[in-house]
Amino acid sequence: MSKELAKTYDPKDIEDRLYEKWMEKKYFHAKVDKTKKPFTIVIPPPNITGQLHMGHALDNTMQDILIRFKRMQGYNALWQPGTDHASIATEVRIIEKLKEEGVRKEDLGREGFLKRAWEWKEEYGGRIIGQLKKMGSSCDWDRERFTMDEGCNKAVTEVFCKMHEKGWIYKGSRIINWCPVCNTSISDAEVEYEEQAGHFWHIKYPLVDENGKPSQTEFLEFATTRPETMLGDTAVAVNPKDERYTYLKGREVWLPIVNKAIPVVEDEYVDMEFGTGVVKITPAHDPNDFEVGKRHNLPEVNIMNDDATINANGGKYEGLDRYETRKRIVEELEQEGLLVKIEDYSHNVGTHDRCGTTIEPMIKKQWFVKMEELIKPAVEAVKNGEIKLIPERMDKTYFNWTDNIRDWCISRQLWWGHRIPAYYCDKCGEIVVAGKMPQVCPKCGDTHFTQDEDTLDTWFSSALWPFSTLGWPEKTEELEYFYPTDVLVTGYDIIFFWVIRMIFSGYEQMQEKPFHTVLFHGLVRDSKGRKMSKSLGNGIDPLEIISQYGADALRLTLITGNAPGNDMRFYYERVEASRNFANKVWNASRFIMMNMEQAKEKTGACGWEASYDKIKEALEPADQWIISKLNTLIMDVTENMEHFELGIAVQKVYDFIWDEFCDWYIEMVKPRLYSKEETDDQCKNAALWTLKNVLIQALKLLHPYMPFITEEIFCTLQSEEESIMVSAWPVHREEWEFAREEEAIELMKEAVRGIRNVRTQMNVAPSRKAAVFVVSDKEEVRKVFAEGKLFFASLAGASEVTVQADRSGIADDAVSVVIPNAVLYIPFAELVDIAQEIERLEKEKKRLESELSRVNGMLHNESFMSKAPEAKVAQERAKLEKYTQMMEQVKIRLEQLQ
RNA sequence: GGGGUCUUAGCUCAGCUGGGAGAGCAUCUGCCUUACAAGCAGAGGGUCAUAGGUUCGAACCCUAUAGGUCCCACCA
Repeated sequence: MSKELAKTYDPKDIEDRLYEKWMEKKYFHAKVDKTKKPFTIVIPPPNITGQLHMGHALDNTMQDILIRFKRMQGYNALWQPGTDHASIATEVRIIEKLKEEGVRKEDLGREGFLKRAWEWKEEYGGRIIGQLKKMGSSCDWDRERFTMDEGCNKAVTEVFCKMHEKGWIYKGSRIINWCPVCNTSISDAEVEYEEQAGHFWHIKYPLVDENGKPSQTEFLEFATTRPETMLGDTAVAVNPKDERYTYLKGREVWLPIVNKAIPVVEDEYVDMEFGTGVVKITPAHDPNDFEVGKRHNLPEVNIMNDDATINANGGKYEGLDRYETRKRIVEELEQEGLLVKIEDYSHNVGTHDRCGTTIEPMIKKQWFVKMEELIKPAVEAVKNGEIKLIPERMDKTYFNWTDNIRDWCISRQLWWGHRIPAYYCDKCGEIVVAGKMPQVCPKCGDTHFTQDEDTLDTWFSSALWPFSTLGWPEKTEELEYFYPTDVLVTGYDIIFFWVIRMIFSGYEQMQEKPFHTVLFHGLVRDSKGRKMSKSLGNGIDPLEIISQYGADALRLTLITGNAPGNDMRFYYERVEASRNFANKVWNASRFIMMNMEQAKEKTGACGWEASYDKIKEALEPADQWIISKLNTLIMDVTENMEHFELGIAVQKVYDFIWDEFCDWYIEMVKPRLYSKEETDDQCKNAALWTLKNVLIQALKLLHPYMPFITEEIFCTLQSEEESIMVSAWPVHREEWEFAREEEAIELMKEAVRGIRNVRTQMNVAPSRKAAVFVVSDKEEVRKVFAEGKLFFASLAGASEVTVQADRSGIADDAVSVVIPNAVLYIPFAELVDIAQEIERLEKEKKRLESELSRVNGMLHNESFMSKAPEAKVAQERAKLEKYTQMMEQVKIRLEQLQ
């Protein structure tokens, strides 16, 4: 061995060094190779404004595990990385920064602003990539993409033009969500409803009398949460079935302040049960009213400017802010005696998810994507299982959205993003949608055009990510080879924003799904279960955790103790536990290498470096036992991982390494390793062979989860190997199934546990060894103990182990432990408290009695016997035999003592 | 209003197709046993929210109830 492991495990010493090595060796790079099967994941592109947070850490750990697993399985594994321009988030941040310099974006102009934005991208876009590398992410960095790079731009333009031609992208005047602070429209998905304490203003409008004047006696009362919108009222509505208001048919009400008559309309939309059953209708500032307005051909009076101040339609309120207007209007109504009462009222207010501003519904001309047809294949794909969502329950969330889908507003009044490829003829206003500025207007022949000022929703480009990153719209070999990708890993919170849109885009543009599986994870919360957020200041920086405990520990923490799609809480204690496991693996490895070194020094040979065929004759039952256990583990873990049960898989590896391998197997072989007898060399070699090879296989199973520590140990253990990450994934081998040896060792473990238990109960100091007699009338059992005498003595703290067929020569007052088919006796020199001993045996008798009654109950139940599967019945029969036999022994022993 | 999800040991959570309740942390007892005190050995601790039902058999499937939580809708 050329190297050895550092005495103490310190992730800082190894992680950066190994990552550099992997980069240098180009292990992450996937080349098109038709002889190999591809396995592809596209990264959910982090925002260029972003800093790595726990959500990224979890998301990327899961992806890296899958990629590393598949790579080791021999797939051509591509993890396609990149970043997102995040139009609105980035633009907001840049504006903030400009503000500090006292500059407004308008001062810079579009070009100047974009220059700044690109500078920002250069400066911060790389930061998150560096942070992902700290996590150990094995992305193919040679293929890094950006949603606004040349290729993605091309893809966006292509899709826009194609869909426009198809009539699926259109420009229309609709009511949209307007953010007065960001000064842009936003999609429905970006609106976040927030419960706010507000008021319910009960107001009455006079009815219009026969003379066309406001009545002094007849009023119509209703309530509103937004009195200022009355400036844009163009009707009041009642339910046609509402008998209270049938007399209103054909009449008008007088709109105060504005002072004009508006009609009373009848519409099913009005809920008779709610309030007075009368609703004021403001088509230009409420989505429902907008619909009502359309049905009744009502005028749409827009009363607001883009910054949410009142415009000229608001008369004397022009120029005032919406909330100031609200206050004054209420005052004015009160003065006129039209305010009935004010109630406290808690209601949901739509806010912009980026800035928290209350959104204002407004009628604007915007670009939309028609969803009706587009969504169909996306619904079908999940319905028929072509795309699988994990966990399955996400299907319902998915369909909930697709069933109620509305057209997607894609234009944004922002500068940072893909500018809409629509051009307006300067002369006649004709719209031409094209890949580049048209030369001649098809309508009037003019040659001057102006491009649409708006940009596209940032998700428009992310929707194309699975194929735009592979070169689409060009027909690249990458696209042909890697598309469709395999798995998408993401949080359930962006299922509407992103997942669905990728799916319908894939079917529409590629006529093929973008991936076959979507693996969802939940949110990482703080230890109190709260969302980590900047405003709460409860965020935990993954990089800090990495520097304190190592990336491997962080990765393990994030992946365990949590079911797919569920949120998890983050505890330092859990990272500590993960780090402790890493330390355990480290030390066990050190132990093994140390013993290899010592054996080599002694004999000058490396007998354990033999092939399995050469060494297998020398293997002892303990060796076969651990090999057999490993063999099962390989099968289970592989299966779990194939089914995306990542947490369950690694838990099994953890238990195997710690409980089986370290706590039992290593302890079992210590006496062999420490033996001074020359003749034992072959036996020692068998132990070393097993230690080394089981460790290597276990490290491989662990590698996707803890890439750094496994690489460091793997390469130290066998310097001739280049890297664990390109080594072959372990496979289950039939010749490694040792059922009989497994059973034998399990019996001995039971014996050891029994003895340890008794010793503790009797307060026997660990340093005090005692003779142990194993009595069994079964030759097979005697053989097992005779062969394993050496390690059995060591584990059970025995000075000497005697195996015999009967209990002759054993003191009557020896302490006894009953195990299946054998009784263990420990004759201590001093007198044992017989009463206490009887009590212990009585307790054991009771336990066995209850076990027996349970088993007998089942076996005597006719329905069970006739309906339960045979294997289950056989299992219970075996138990019956075992417990009956043990019970006999306990009874005999009790008789002897009494 | 519609839907999801959760309720399992003191805490945080696992428990994959129904077949004898698990982990980590915490607690208690004993150990510096030459890989590891970031450790070893042992122990205590659970009517699996409640009430019904299906089943030979339910933490797991069904129904109802209570409480928590999230998403969607947005009744002015």
